[in-house]
Amino acid sequence: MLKLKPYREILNYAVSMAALLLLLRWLEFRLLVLEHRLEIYISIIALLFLLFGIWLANKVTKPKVETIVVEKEIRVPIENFMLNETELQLRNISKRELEVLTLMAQGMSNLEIAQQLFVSLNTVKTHSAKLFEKLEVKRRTQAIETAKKLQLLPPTLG
Amino acid sequence: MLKLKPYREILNYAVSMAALLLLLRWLEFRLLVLEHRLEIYISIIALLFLLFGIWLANKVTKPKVETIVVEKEIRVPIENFMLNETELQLRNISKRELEVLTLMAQGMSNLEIAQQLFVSLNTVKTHSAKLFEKLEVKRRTQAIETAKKLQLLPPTLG
DNA sequence: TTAAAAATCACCCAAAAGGATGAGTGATGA
DNA sequence: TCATCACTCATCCTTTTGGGTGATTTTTAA
Repeated sequence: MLKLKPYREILNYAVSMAALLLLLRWLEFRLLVLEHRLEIYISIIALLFLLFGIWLANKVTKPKVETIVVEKEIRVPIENFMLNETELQLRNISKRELEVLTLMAQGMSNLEIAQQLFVSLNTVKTHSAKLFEKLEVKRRTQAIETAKKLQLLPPTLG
Repeated sequence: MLKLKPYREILNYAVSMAALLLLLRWLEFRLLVLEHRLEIYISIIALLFLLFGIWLANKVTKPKVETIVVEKEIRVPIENFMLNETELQLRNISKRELEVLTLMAQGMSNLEIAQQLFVSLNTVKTHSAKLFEKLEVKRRTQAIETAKKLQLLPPTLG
């Protein structure tokens, strides 16, 4: 079976065109026989093709899209955030753990973090568990708080 | 002085139309005099009006409007935190909910919050659930993040 | 080369968080 | 007085988090 879909539109146009031409023939016959003025005949043709053109253009042209960009202002405190490397080393926090911490601070779930880092959920759990030890906290919300105080994370991650 | 702008487009169309008709007249004259076949004349008319229709349609169709909201960060000097009351009212966040949010941001568990506020765990859960709706988030960590961005909480709670 | 640290993943279990829904009470305002 | 809203609490159920333990593979540094 041939795939007809791509050709359907084209077929549509062809058929429409053919119908129009037939109509014109008929009009020609009728009008000329009845000895109407040529101008009327031509005007009708013009009008029909004008309409056909409009219709065709509407069918074929991609819809114009006008994009309006609305800027929404969000206030962020000025800070040149300097990561506190000393504290990092002191607490023996690894790069990977810091990554996990950062994503955590952005409100991501462990599963989301796992997907983002292309590792398993279990791995993320392990990292977070170690983080909690090293930061001496019990929950991720505390971890984020503490990390910000220790300048391991920027105050408000934008 | 009359304001012409609104009429310019219409004028344009009118002039184009007139030009087309003149062209047709001329063609009529030329072709008939030179005894060409009527069909050619008509075809040309049809084609011209077809094109005109297409052009017209393209000119006239209103573009579809698409709105994109872009978050624009505005860096402000480190602030003496001012609670954003407007946002509070906009989102319909109650005093109690804000209290819960604040304690959440300090890393407290729902149970701890409940004890602090002398209410039941279930109550805290209800508050937090409503908060998540109003802040359009899924998790408490996101709630805290968002609240800080919206200035419902101080950047880093000391 | 070898030992230590980092990163990966698994399994089990328990606690916490979250979703959905219903419902009672008191304060407020039309 | 009646409706509305904030606050309170409950139940049931699911998902997420967190704790503990162990194990394999890479990387790093001695």
